[in-house]
Amino acid sequence: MTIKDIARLSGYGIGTVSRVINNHPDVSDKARQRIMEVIEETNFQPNSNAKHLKMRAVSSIAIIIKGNQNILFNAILEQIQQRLLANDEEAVVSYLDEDANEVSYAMSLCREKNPKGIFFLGGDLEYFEKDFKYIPVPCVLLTNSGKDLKFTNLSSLTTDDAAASEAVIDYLVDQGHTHIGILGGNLSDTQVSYKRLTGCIAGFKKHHLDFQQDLQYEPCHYSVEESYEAALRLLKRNSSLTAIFAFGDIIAFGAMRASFDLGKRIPEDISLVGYDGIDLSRFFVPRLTTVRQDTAQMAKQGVDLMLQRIHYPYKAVHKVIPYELIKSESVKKIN
Amino acid sequence: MTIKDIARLSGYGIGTVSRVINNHPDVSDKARQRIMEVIEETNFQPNSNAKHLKMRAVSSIAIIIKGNQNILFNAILEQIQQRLLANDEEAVVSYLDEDANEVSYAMSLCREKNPKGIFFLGGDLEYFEKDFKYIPVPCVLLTNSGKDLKFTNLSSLTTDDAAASEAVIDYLVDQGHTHIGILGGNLSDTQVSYKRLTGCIAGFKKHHLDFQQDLQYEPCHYSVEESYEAALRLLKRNSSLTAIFAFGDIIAFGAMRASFDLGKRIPEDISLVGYDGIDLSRFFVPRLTTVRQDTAQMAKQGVDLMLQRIHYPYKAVHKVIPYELIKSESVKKIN
DNA sequence: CTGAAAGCGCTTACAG
DNA sequence: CTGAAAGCGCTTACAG
Repeated sequence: MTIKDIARLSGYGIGTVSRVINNHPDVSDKARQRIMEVIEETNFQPNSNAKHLKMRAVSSIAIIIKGNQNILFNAILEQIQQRLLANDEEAVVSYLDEDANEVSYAMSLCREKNPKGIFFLGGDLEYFEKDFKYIPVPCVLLTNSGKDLKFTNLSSLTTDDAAASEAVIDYLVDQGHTHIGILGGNLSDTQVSYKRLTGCIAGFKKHHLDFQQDLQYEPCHYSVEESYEAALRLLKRNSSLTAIFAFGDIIAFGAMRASFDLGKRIPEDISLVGYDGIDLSRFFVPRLTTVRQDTAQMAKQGVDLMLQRIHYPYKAVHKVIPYELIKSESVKKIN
Repeated sequence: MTIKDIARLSGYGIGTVSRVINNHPDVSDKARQRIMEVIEETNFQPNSNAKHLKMRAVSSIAIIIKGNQNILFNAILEQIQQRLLANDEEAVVSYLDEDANEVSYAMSLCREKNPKGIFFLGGDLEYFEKDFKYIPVPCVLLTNSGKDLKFTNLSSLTTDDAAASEAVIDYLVDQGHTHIGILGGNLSDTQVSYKRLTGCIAGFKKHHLDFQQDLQYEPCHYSVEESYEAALRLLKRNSSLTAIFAFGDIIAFGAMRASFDLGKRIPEDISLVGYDGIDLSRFFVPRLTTVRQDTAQMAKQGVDLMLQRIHYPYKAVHKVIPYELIKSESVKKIN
């Protein structure tokens, strides 16, 4: 069943059929009606390969996800995918290792699959700075800001990581904590974790608290396994800590288990704050105090942005999505 | 840059270039070498739309996932996607609601996108029985068995849900439990949860234990939110329970929180067993006793199967992947 | 072993 | 408003 059959069956030419399918205005109501009839009767679906061959574009939008255990990204992915589907766009997703170079992967994707646009769920600005210039399609970076890079085809939506982190420190200090450990991420200044760390350090400074990196900070990937080990190291190394701020709810989860194994209760002995606000965190025992990133907004605005950029490519938009500090059960006020 | 340019640059015709690209045997070594040179120099990538237009097929393999909070499926998805990538296959994923009809969705997918093959991560046999006959491409169903349906283009890989569940009951009884509650799934006999329930009932019978469905069973979706509420209902309704078997680790997680809120400790007051064996479950407090489904095997064998079926379609394979009962900290031996 | 040519199913100026 | 025709970039008989 092709457009030719529809033409024959409806008594019109293939050009008119094509125009009806693509909602062109220059078609008589009569022709449109008759052709639509035949299309519905026959359940005809145009061949997308032929269509895209002509239109010199492929149908899909690529989604590149960094990190595997990232429940936050899965939540965003799912919402993006549903919204894309509602707009009749096809999404092709790729999971990359947390340390992989997503931009060089995107380059090969562009050569081989020619996507209309690319979503990056997570991204290391180092790679963007170096190679993003080779990527010709509109891109939307989520959970990190590409603002300073000033590429005209790179938009971004992010939480204000520094401000949120500073707010966490404010809150912990307000609850009487002065010995606060930081868990997660790494010290590369092109990653979100660095912004979070910067926010923490600003918070410490504001409250005239020392920050001794070797005693108060332990990096790790976004995984329970690693965060568990990292939390063990941090807690063993520094027994004066009364609170830990983990740069991810999953990281906090590993820290919970580590505290437990060291005989420290949360929040009685150690107060704990996470980051992300995944659904699961409301069911932790104790329920996790955390920074909630608004995944619904990121997905919605991200898709809107992508759809606009596909049609009017060269205009980058950078937006900050408000966070919310969810004060729950895992922080204890101490004197 | 098209095949025409490569032909011009190399001094050969486009037919020969095409043959080289597709590894046809009837090309002289000289021509092959020269053409490969030019292809590498120019970094040429054939246009897949044009290719597939001719070959009357599209490139992608569809993956349909049922349920959103399903960490198990995400683990499988990620592994499938990586293996597909390694085989140069493109994957298009769709997330469906846990109650959605995945088969009618697959039908529309076939009409609109013409995928080479479809993976189903989770599936309700009711829908398969009714409509799968309309699906013309090779399919692989994961975590449920399509064996009894006898479709020649439907293969499946599954854990032996009934046997695993019976083993859980055996274990709990061995640990002294006689009042065991069941949490999760529903009573439709076309879903995996029914097989698990059947296994439990067989276990109860074997040990001469009563099973009072209204007192010992509470259905729920695969989500923390729902399992939390369901566990509250079950525990409030039946205070004699000493153990709960949850049909999913995430369901167990909700049950943990519910037990806590009712002042019941795990495992001191309530023993708990999960299902799936997601990575996270090893970090629960207490670590979860659970049935581990082998996601690596499912992904590996699933992709192998798919790749074979794409080339030799009409031969269905149904396999049972061995499970493992992981005995951990969430079950207590009582007298 | 190789090239010229037909044709896959569409879209879109162009002419009317 | 409509149709005939060119052309998108490939693959593959066909003829040599």
